[in-house]
Amino acid sequence: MLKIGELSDRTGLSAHTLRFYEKHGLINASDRSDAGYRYYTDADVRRVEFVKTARNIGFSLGDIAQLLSIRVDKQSHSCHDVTEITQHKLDEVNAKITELQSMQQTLQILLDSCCGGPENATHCSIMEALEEGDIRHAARSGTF
Amino acid sequence: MLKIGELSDRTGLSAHTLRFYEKHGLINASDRSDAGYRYYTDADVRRVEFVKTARNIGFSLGDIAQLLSIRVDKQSHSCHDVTEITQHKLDEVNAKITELQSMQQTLQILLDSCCGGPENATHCSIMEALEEGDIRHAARSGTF
DNA sequence: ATTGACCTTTGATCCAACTCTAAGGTTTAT
DNA sequence: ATAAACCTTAGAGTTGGATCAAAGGTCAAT
Repeated sequence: MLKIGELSDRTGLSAHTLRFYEKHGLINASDRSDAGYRYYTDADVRRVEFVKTARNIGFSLGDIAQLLSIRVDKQSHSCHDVTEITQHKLDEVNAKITELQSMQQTLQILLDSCCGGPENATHCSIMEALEEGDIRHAARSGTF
Repeated sequence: MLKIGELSDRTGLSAHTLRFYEKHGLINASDRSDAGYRYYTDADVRRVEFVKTARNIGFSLGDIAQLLSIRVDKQSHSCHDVTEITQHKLDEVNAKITELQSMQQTLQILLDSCCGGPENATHCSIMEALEEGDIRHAARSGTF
C-alpha cells in the first residue's frame, strides 16, 4: 500500500493533483489509515496511469471520467461507446486546428505585407490593415 | 457623442465588454456626463473597431494593448515593433497547431485501430492502448 | 410624475486544470 | 523527545476573456 507521496513519485503527478483528481471523481484511495491517510494499491497505480495516458493524448477530465466508467465495466460498454468519445475529441481537435490555421494565414499575410524594418510605423501596412479591418477569414471562437 | 449602449450597437460589443476593455486599459471614453455616463467620439469608435479586428485575428488583449500604444504614436515606433508582436503571435499559433496535430494523429490511430462496433469493450483496442500507455508522441502543454 | 430604458459602480462568477496556502495532525528516525 | 518529513482539510488563487448581478442613479417621453 502506497501513501499519496509514494503514488506521486510513482506516477509523476503531484499529491495536489492526485487529490484534485479524487475530488473530481477520477480516482480514489483503496483504503485510509485511522488518521485519514490515503493508501493506494497497484490497481490504483494502473488507474492513475490510465488517466495520465488519456490526459496526455488531450482528453479532458470529463472525457476521462467517461472512459474510466467504461474501463471498470467493459462488459456493459461497446467499442462504439469508446470510439464515440474518441471521435468527438478528434472533431474538436480538427475544429481547433482549422481555426488556428486561419489565424496562421492571416498573420502570415500581415507579416508578408510589412517590411519589418526600422522605418517608423506611420505607414506600416499591418497597422493599416488593422485599421481598415478588412482582414480575410479571421477566425475566432475558443480561447487562445 | 455616443453613450455606451450606442457604442455597443455600433460595434457589436456588449456594454459589459466595453467597460471590461476600459478596465484593462484598451479603450477610454472621451468624456463623461455630470452623472458619470461615458461619452464616445468617432475616434473612440475607430479605436474599438481596431481592437475588434485585432481580437478577431487572435491577438490577446495584452498584444492589443501593445498594438494600441504603437497606434497612438506611430512616429516613435518602427515596423519592426509591429512585426515582432505579429511574429510572436504566429509562433504561438504554430506551436499550438503542431501540438494539436500530434493529438489528431494519436486520436486517428486509435480510431483506426478499433472496430467501433456493438461488440463489448472487453478487448477494445483503444482501451488497451490507454491501458498500455505506449502511445506515440502524445503532445500536451497548453489548455485544450 | 411616472414609466421604462438606459446608465453607474464594485465585485462575483464562469471555464479548465491545476496550484498553492493555512493551519494543523501523524509517522519515522534518531 | 523532538525534528523532519509526511499527511489532512477547506478553500483561495491562477490564466484570459468575458459575463452577470445587485443596487441604485438618470433620462426621455408621455
